[in-house]
Amino acid sequence: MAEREGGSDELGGDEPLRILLVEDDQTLGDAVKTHAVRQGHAVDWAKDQDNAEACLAAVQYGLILLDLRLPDGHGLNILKALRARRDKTPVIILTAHDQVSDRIEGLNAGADDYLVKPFDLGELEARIHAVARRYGAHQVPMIEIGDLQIFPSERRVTRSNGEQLALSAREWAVLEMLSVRRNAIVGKSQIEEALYSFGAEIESNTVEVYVSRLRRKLGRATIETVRGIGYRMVSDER
Amino acid sequence: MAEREGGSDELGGDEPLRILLVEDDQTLGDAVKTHAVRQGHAVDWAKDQDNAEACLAAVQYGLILLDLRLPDGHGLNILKALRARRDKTPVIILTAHDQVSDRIEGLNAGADDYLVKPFDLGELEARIHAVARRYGAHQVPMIEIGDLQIFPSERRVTRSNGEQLALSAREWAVLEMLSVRRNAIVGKSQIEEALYSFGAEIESNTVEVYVSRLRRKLGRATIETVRGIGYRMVSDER
DNA sequence: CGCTTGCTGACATGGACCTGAAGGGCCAGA
DNA sequence: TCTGGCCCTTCAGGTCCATGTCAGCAAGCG
Repeated sequence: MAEREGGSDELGGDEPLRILLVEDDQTLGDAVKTHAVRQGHAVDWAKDQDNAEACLAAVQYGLILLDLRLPDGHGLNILKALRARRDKTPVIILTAHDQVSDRIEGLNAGADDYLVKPFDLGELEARIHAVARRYGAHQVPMIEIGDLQIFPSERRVTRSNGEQLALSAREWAVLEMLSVRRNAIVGKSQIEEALYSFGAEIESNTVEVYVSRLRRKLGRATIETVRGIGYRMVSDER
Repeated sequence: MAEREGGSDELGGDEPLRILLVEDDQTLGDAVKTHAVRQGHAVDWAKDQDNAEACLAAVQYGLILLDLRLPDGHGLNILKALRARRDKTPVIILTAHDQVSDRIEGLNAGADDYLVKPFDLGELEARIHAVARRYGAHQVPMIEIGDLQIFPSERRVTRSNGEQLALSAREWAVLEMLSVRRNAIVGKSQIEEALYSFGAEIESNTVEVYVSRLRRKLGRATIETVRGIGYRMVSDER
């Protein structure tokens, strides 16, 4: 069976989105998986067709990320088999930019969307949310913290008075991280890894800088420092 | 049964239009289906008469696109059978330019409209909207964003003061894409692919150019840039 | 009081994005 | 057929902004 990680019931009790990632490329798979896990999704990673089908037989997924070029066969088979048994689990196809026919075949075989490699992880997240929302499942509608309303699926924050806050990519990443795991202490290193997906080690106080910038925009009181460990956001209604 | 794809309830909760495409030509079918799916319709594709009738028996469609020349019989049979059982589902016939008699027979048998191959996908979309509107079903009446009223089915935008905005084809394509998925972030690549139906990869900043022009016509604030990902339109009333 | 840890303003840099302008294609009308 | 106008696409220059880094200061903690 494939690698399993993430999700569980840590996220304030919300059901996580179960994702099956079918991808043979180690690097890309790593990046996608770690990113998705950080977003609070539960990810199984299958590196070939056999594995993928074993997973599908065992678990009911909320979303499938499907690379079409696999070592032991074409990913289309998986998709077709799925649809043949009237399984409507949303599927997002991952293809290289020159595999146009793959894309078309994929959509026609019942895929819901596709992404062209190399893709931005932010865009992946947007598509995941779009598809998940379309199926009405697993959306986290809103997180309310203090006078902030945070919409993870829309990458949006508003204040109670309706004011929209403009956040940069990194700022949003930090805020999302903290708000999804609200009431829990989030380690500095965890945040750092969320910012610099995999590898790219950084050696300065970037996290502190972004927390600072966030506090300026959100209001000082929203992010609490836990000395020596990290940060946390507390929502009063628990 | 036929291939099924697309639609669901993605368009802000509006029911999608269920289309049955009856067409044996692979290429044409691909083009029509992918285009329609992109417009948010739900498409079943039957490649022969048997298949088509199986679909019709199982599902209540909002529209049927019917090629008359099929491998296992004449599409007219399908249409006649349909009307014989007083099914009023709108039907658009697809014929080659030299099949004049087909067209006449088709209309006499109760078709609502016809298209001559090869046809422009934009024209197809227009006819689909026209027929759908005529039947009062499935039209997205209006999308209101800021002081704009957008009528997707009529390819029309007005400002609150009644002023009518003139948009070019590409400008409209971008606006439609963004307004139909309002409040969601739409990737640049997604918009690009909506402009250049599949494949025709473009390597310049066309999308940016059209966004720029749109902003000039619509007002700066209407389209928001999400750096590194794409664009979005936000409608305040949610 | 001294040490560690965290905060924040400033700044250089690169990249993402915007937009005006130019050239070409297509179509309608002369 | 020619012409003008509209639209599309590309390109280049410019602007704006996100980012990472650092240094100096503040705050906790022994």
